[in-house]
Amino acid sequence: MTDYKDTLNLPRTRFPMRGNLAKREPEMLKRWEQQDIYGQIRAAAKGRPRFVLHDGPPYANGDIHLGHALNQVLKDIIVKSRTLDGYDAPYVPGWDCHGLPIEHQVERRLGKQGNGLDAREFRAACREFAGEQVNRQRVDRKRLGAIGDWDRPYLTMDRRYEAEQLRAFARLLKRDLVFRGYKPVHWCLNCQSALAEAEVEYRDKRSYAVDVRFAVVDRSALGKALGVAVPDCPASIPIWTTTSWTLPGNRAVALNAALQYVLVETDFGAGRECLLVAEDMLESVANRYGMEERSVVGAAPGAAFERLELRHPFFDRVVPVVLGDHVTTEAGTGAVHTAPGHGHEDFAMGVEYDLPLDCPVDGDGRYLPATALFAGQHIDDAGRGIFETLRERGALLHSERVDHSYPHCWRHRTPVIFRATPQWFIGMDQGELRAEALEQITRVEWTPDWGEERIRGMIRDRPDWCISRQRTWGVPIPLFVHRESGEMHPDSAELALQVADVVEQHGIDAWFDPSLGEVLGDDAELYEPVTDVMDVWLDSGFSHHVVGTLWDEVSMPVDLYLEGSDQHRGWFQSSLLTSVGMYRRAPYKGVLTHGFTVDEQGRKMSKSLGNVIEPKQVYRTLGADILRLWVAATDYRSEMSVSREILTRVSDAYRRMRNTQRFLLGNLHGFDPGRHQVLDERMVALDRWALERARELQVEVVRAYERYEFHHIYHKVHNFCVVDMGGFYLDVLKDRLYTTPAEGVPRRSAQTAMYHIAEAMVRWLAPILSFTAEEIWQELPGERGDSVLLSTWHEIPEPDDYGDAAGGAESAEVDWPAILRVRQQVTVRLEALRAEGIIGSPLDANVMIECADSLAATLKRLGEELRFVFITSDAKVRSMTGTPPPPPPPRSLDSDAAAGTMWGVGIEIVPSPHEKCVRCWHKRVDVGQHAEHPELCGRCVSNVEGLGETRIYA
RNA sequence: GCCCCAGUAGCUCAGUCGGUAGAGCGGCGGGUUUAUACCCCGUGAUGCGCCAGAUAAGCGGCAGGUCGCCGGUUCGAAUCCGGCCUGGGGUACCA
Repeated sequence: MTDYKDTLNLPRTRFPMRGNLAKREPEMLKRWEQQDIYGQIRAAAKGRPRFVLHDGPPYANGDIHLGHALNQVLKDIIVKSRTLDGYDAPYVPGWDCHGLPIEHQVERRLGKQGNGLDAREFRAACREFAGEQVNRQRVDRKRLGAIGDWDRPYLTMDRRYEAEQLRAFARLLKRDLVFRGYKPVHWCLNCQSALAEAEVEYRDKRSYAVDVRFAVVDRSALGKALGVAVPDCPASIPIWTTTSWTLPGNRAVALNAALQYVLVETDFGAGRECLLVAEDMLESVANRYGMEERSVVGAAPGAAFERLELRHPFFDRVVPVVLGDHVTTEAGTGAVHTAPGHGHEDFAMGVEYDLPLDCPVDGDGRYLPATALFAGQHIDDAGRGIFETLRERGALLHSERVDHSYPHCWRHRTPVIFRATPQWFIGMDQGELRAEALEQITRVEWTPDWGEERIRGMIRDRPDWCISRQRTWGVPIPLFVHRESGEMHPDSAELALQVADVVEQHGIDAWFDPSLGEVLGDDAELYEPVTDVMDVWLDSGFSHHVVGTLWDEVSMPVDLYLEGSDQHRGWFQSSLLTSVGMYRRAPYKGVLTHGFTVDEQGRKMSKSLGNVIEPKQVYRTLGADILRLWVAATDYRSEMSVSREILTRVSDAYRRMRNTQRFLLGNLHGFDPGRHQVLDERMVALDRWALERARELQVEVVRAYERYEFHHIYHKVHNFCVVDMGGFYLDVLKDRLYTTPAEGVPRRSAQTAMYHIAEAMVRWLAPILSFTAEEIWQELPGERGDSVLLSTWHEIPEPDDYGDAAGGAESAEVDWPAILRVRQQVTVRLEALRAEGIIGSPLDANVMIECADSLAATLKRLGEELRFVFITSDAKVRSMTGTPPPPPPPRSLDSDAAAGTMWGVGIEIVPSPHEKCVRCWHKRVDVGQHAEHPELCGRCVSNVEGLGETRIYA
């Protein structure tokens, strides 16, 4: 018996089955670095249309977490797919480097400034710390496989960045968008600084709510407003507040002009008295105070009480009744304690009624020395004292604990206070900034589309932007104010430009250098520099300008911003406002957002739940490509689930794609696309079909990349690998690849198709499975560049029409879908026989198909080659014109198998009576007819020592 | 509190105009082997009961009829409308 194994063309490849990504990926990174992949791509893409995705800078503190990784991978997929799409798509990564969290880290290391550390040294330490963080994060971001200009990122602490930021700020000054205001802002006692809206988060807090009497000064005035006589007893308006510490700042009581108020006479333990409350609140107020009996004396709308005089509960102060729409009947009494220094609405009331703007609390949270009764006390401790004082003065109606949502510092997680202090603002309305921003929003493409509504609402309703911070580590606000009046210098914009030049040369420390006064010239005596620094949202908010100005390859406005959906209030907004302020247009043409990562049950990741997955943990075990594939597989528009099971499923899919490519590579062994391609009329029909399928899929893949629908790509490509390739095409191809002559047309035709499929697929995968695609790229035959990323989508050729060999043009079209349907039925029937032990492998079987003329014609067209499609030893077709469909096969009455039989198609399968060819395993009548090869079938004889068989269809 | 998003099989996702609920993966059972990480077949969305010491599997049967839940519109709803639940996010003038 001869061993014919050597005469077969079995697959051969160096491309391993296992990815071993944790080990191989770092090697690939090194390779990319050595070949300067990013520089090469830029050179290759030069002159193409540009597509700029502008990086939102992560904050340079701490290691990246899964959310960062997800964001990075999405950006990278987009940059790479646009590159393959024929764009010049640069990517300049950035980092946000100033700000409080870094100051805290430095304080933890070195202690607060003042303790032997001056501001200049402190800033130097912050700079060093941020630099370390950038380096750490850079390693992790690169490890994910993201390509970009990692050696030349933008850092908001770079001198040139800081200088350009100051120039950008000068443009806002020129438009008069910046002003100094004295108004309440969120103030964090731990930060010792004002906070922006975006630095505040709402959390539950337990407070003591008190109801307080504000005595009416003049009963007759009250009676007049009501149009009735007021009984001869004390009258007051009760208010309800959860922040009793703001009572020292009280300057008014607000009613709603349109609400109906009633004066009730009652006695619940403090003697007979009259209380004025909103009619709608009377019931709940009565319950709260324990009023058992009451009588309504009179009623009038809130408007009637405007400017009615009330006595402050513990200060010798008369405060007016004011009217405001913010007063509702959701809680309280319908009368609102108003302290203009401690709230937005209160401040607005103060402006309208010209109330004194008191803020008796300092930056530490202590009452100022001039505050009667409470001077020097901390607001957290004063609650008791205020409570006692109210009780002593008979002003306390009720007190209770309440749990309510309250603003907290998002860094410290501690409650913030509202505190009026002099701050710098970007005005939303004085320069039409709000209106222009709202208009620009409509010109941007928001994905998902609800993003537009979200940001519109936020811009519409937001207060002026408080941009000053009383901190050390940040870009100075480059303003000089008059030493006496506090007014800005009239040439502020021009001066800021000069400051920018100085900072560019000497760094931001120059701002605090006494020599800075030189830029003022003769005014140096009259003006002094502001010591506040800018809100860091302004740093990153200006990045569109800075990066657009300093990087040649980035043009403004950019095509896309891509961040988590929380950035509608953060970076999307700060960028929009600065850009509209400077250029009167949005900085981006499109904004794409993604959701947050959650666990399999949809719960957010938290240490206490133990469901946190770290990017490091994934790429050090499974590999970055698995993480990338997870990103691609998941619909990122809503929350994205990760868990070990999900990653396991993703790994399975990875293996499938990898091994499909491996099979292609293994069978392309010995194939030189420059010499061996068969794309003329000799190309086998099945191979034409495969190319056609790949072409169709490529259209879908490219379109999905365009629309950022990566999860569709994952599913479609995976399905292609499983169903079209593994489940059909490649399975059928094995016989032809392995048994026909290596150099013959049948095998070369298959290799041609496989070659183009591999070329196309490696590019489909490249934006997602970047490491693996590069590995495949190196194994593909033919001339090629250093990297798959230097190419564009593969053009899948259309072969020439069939020649006469196929029997003329009428046979050009093969109805593959119909054949596949029949094939499906054949496999079901084969399985049934196998279950009965009649056959083992499909190659033990001969198939006879009986069906109507048209289908029979389709099948008969394949002639002898039909058996290869079924992978059986023989397949014949009989047409049954005019005869009814045969009854279900008598054998195997298993209902499923019977039901699985196509209507009108009879399938008869019998075991082949012939000998098995030891080489191709088909059982054929001609086995043993050749003296020299007694164990082979006829076509194997011809394949081994003749010219080889001919294949036209399969 | 208000607003937005999501909820379809164990997992990831499709589901067009309102017309019989799908794919791939995974699991389980079986087969095959010239890709043993390949391929082929079967098995899937509610509840209950029988067999059994019990669990799983299996077997046979009953009632059913499915898209987070409830209701509505409709001849007909995963799809349209209303309400609710769960999760995620946003937002706030919560005094």
